[in-house]
Amino acid sequence: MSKYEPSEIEPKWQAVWRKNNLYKVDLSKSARKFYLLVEFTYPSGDLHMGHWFTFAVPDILARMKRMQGFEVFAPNGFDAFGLPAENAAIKRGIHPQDWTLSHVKRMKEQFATMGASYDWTHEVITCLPNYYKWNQWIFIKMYELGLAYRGKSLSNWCPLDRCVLANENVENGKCWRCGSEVVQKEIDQWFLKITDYAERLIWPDKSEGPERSRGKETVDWPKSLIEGQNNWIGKSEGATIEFRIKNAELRIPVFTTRPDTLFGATFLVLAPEHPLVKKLTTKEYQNLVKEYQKRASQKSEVERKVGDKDKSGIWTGSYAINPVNNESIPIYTADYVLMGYGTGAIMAVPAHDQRDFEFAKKHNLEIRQVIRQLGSKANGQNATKIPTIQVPNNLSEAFEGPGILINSGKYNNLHSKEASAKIISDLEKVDLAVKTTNYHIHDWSVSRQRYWGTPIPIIYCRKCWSDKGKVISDKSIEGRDYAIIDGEKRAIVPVPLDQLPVELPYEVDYTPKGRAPLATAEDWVNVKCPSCGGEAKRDTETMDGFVDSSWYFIRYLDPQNDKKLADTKLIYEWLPVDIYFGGAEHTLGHTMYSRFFTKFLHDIGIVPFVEYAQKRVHHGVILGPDGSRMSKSKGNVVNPDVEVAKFGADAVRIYLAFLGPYDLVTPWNPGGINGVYRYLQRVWALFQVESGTLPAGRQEWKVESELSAEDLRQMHKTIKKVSVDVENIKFNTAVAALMEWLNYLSDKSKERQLAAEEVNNYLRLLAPFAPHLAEELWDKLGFSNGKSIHLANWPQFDPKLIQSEKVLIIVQINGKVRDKIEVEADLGEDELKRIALDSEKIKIVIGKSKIQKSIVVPNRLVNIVI
RNA sequence: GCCGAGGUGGCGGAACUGGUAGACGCGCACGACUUAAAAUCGUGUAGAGUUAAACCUCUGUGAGGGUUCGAGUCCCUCCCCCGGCACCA
Repeated sequence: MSKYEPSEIEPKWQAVWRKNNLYKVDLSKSARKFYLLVEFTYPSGDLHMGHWFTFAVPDILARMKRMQGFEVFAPNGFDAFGLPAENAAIKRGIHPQDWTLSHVKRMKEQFATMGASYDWTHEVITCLPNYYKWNQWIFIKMYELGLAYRGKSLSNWCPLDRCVLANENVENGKCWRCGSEVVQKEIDQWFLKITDYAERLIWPDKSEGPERSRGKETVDWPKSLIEGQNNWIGKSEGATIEFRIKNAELRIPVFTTRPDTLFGATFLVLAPEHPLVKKLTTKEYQNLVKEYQKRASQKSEVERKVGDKDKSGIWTGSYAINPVNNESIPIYTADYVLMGYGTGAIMAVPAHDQRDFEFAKKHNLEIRQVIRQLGSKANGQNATKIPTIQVPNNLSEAFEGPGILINSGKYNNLHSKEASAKIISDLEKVDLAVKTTNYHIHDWSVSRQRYWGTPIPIIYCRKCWSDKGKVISDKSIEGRDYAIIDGEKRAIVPVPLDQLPVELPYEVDYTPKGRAPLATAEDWVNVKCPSCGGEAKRDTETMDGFVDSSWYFIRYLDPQNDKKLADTKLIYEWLPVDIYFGGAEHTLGHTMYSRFFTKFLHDIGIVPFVEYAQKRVHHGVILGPDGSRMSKSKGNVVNPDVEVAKFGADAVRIYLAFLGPYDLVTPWNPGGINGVYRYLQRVWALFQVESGTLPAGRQEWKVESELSAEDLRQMHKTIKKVSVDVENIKFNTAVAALMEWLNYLSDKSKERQLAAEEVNNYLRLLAPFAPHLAEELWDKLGFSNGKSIHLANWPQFDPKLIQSEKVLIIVQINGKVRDKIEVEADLGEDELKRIALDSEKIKIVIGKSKIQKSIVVPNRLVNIVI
């Protein structure tokens, strides 16, 4: 009997599979298509355990589906643009492109050792012009529809990387890449108008029915993601109400979700950055206000968000007029009001908003109750006799719920909801309010002051502006028609689609010098304007890498297409993706952006669906043995290559599948893989012994013993369990079922020879999990006839054989188990009850007690109540 | 604070629509093999108690209540961990 040597059999079969092009997909066969997508990877250099977990485990599903007769499309590629390449290049003087492509090559070699069945013939590498050309194409399409625009905004600026960061890339006020403190800086940059899609990106309530991805099918995405995205979009409905200023023409719009509390608005608060603050501040307060603004601006993101919530603020010296009662109320500026949300100004209702309450307490402002809590007994009797004014400061906190209006003039006694509607409509008549919906989500800033990304396909032309600009300047909009570059207005001219791609020049100075690296490539920057032929300059920034990953799943279908994103027929037949594996960390980033792109591509007629993945599955995280995240600095990195060398790829794959639920975050347990390795050795040993009994050259097993009902039951039960569990991404219990059956077969093999049917089915069930071992035994034991096990049919189970002739009935007295009796299956209730009462143990427990009641669950239990 | 997911042996985790809690694996203990160890194989392994041994008794799924013949599972209150968001008007 030979020993199980994964290091011999694994490379051997990997070579055979590669040579036979075993996993080649035929996209013309879409009738039973199965598109399995795994988030593509950044070419960081070395395949680590996380990559194995991410790719090797879903491969189990890919392989099962293939054996089940699906045409499985499981492409792979590289998300190849990004900061690390550039940072490494700056540090070590290697060109980002060379760095990236050499990593791609190396990682593909490592991928090969995984024994995974990903298809590389449709590989996408985002840093190649034939890919990013289409980023540029989409960008221009968005520009044409007003969805890409140049805007100014306070942006997260990483001083070390000299780069703008998206909110999603700021972690606790620090840059996600380098960890340095992020500061706020006003920057001109390109935005994609994801806010136009905010409403459509909201996941509907289940009760309303999810947005359809195709026909009648509904999508199956994790609840945590759905809730997370909805919160991030942060829709809130209310009104914008305008407060006039005493003795001035100015109006201050404020956003509120509670127009019903308007009579309780005793002051206004403007964000320190609010442009009206300057105009509103009276002379005597100017110095104080300026000083406050300065202090507020110096607060870092962390301080302002996490730190003190002490409700600092200062009076501007001005008053506004409350539109419902014409009262004069003071105008403050305070940093608890954010410029980035709503109008940057609020009406403060301290009795009914906790923040306003705290501010009012601190600055000694009036707190006026205008909402009475429903069902509040204290006031219940006085429902008709409403106190005209509440004594200030008799409240310990704000009451934020809805209720019945008091102290609100003609709106008294109305419920919050009707009062809100009425107040808005009354104010709308005098042009002081308008119904408004606000969203927390902001437009997506996509400009990056970096080299290693997709060039923004825009040209700025001075001549076009001076020729045409003056004529249309009244209607021209900054950011859409022109941009101010180096203090000078220039027309924005998109690169014509037929001139794409705008290729990234190879020779640039990408070391940080305070301006975008592409600006140093002067031959590239200076171009003839495609519109007027005059001297013009290219945009020197590049796109956020999340643009690349927002539609790559489409490109996989047709990565070489030079005319379109992908062939239309393929898009219609193969998308949406059937299952998409990826990390929960992409809840607010990548998956949101790609949903946005999908809806946009739908709107311009490229794709027929509005959700790109039928099902989304989150993977977990493998921590180091010490329970913390694997990192080189902690020295707790488990290197998959080392584990593969010791135990083989099959053992690593199964261990990763077996650890627990797939979304589990759990440490690597060095003992655990040993157990799995032991299991594979037992498989090997058991089936090897059996093969020894085969006459040489025999292609079939001789069944020495008839399989008993129990033998068949074990077999069919396992087939069912593995099939169902893999389908439902419960790999851990599928592995457990395989182990159980092995234990059973192992016991049986002491009494009789295993049947060919058993071994054959076992190997086919094992094949997705341990593809090399299964292939080796399949071949060695003569099942193959030269055909790979991975092309064999998936075993079928017979539900009738799973049912046992005998069942174990639990007999309980008052809900406690008192006996277990094996009986024929499917006995009637009376019969079961009779058998239960016949039991000696039961008789003893019942004794002389009277039976009150008995519950019989067929094939399960009898519960006797005494 | 808000949103989401959880809390089950020494550990990772099982448990269908409420119906034998602890599958499977790790670890540990004992035994076999061995000069010995490793490897491998076998047996046991929630806790406590009675016992020659238990297939005996009791207690047990974060805490406390509740619904039910019966609750890890459903409901209420609370505590704790993890992930995300956070002065969003």
